[in-house]
Amino acid sequence: MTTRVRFAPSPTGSLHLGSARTALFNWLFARSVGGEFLVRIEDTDAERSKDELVQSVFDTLDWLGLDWDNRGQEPRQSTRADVYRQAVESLVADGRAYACDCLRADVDARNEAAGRPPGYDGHCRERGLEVSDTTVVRFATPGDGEVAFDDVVRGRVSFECANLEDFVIARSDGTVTFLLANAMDDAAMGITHVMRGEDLLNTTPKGLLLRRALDGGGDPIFAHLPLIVGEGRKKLSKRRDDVAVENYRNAGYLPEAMVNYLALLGWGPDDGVEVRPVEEIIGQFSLEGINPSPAGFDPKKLAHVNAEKLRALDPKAFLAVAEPFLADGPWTPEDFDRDVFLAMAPEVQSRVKTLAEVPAMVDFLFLPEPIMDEASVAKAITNNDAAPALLTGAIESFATVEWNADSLHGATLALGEAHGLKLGKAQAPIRVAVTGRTVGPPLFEALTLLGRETTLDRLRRAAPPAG
RNA sequence: GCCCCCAUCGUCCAGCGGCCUAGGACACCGCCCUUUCAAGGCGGCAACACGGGUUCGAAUCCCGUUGGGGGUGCCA
Repeated sequence: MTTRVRFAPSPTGSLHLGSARTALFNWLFARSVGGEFLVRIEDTDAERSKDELVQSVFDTLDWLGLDWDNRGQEPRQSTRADVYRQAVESLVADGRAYACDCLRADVDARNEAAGRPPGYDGHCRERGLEVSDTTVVRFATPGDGEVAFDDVVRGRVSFECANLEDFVIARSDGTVTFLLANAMDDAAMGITHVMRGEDLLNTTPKGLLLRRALDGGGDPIFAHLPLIVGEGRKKLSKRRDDVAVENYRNAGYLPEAMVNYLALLGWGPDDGVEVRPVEEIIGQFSLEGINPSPAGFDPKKLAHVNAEKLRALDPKAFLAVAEPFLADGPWTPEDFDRDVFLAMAPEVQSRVKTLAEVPAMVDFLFLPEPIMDEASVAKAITNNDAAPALLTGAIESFATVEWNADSLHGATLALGEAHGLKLGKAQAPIRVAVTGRTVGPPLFEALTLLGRETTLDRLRRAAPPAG
């Protein structure tokens, strides 16, 4: 039997970190054992499901590079209403499910009056109501015994049936709930391993009961992944945390960095090498290696992984991934010079953690005039007594020096010595005059690319008026 | 409340009875390198929640306590 796993998102929002991690682990597992990775759309909740979000989820999976084996034929639960309805009918006919017209408030009131804990009380179980548009259908759970399963991540997990309430499988509008559709489809698709978030652990016994009642074949193997938690060790939430994967894409994170970092949440390679190509991660991945405890999302480490991936790119590849961000640069598009950027690329790569930081690192190369940072100007020029002499000295020296990094380096060094300053101090006003900031890529290399005329021009503009 | 899960540095991961004086990574702090800033190199800080067992031996196994989290919808 071929190993077959699935990622089953509900299109109620753009793909978020937790779902992406679930998709990734399913994908890693499938690829590591030569199995199939399928996608299924769980849109049984018509109220909240949005069609365009299906596409957005696909786009994000594509961006992450998680290719699925049923592309273009992803089952949608909204198209299988008839199949589900038949199942519900047969369950009712067999006496394993029944109609219920209780209102939430009534159930609560009864429980309170009887001093019972919350949860459905089985009130309609023996009433023999007809299923109609004013009733839901509930599954009649066994009164005793237990439902247990072996979870690859957690070991044996068991639930007492007595604690399982008669849960809703069909709504009053006739549509079915996740529990039923999910159990039926996993069986129908021949899913061998169900990997999902731990937040679904409690629904597993219900799904299992349903599967068994509908004769859905044997139980699949379960693996409940640890939750990804944010600030305060709570499950990642839209309110508190930045959870949309596309936000990270827009912020300049590489898909391979996201994949690599996410793989490290709840799992780690045996050899301890954390940042590595995804092919190697596939080679190392194993279900048994998954850690059961919740994993905290650490934006700093993600940034570090991203920085490492960025640095590993060759200049051309770096230009390619930076292109969308460069398009938003403050310069006129025609003034952008690919060759200049390529020459500067390695220096930029070791200085940024995200692609969003790239434009500000190179803008002075493509702008007619640098954007002068106030604080930088104040520190290195206005409030620097040595600045006037250094700038005028540089104008003089740079006018005739041979135009390459080594010579510029030497000229600036000599200029500094003449004023009793080390190179670090000597280059500061020059850097600000030319680039607009006190920090940036190596100065002399940048000057080489900028050219003598532009450099002198900027120095003159920053230097005090002659005389 | 009830049900379920979890428990090693601040965080992630390693450890699956002796190799642990508990290892690696991120973050943080020093030092070195250095044209700024990075990158890089070197070093430092820092954890087995607690209490009982089991065992010659426990971070590793069992029980309990405590703590944390998840679920408890006509959401998934």
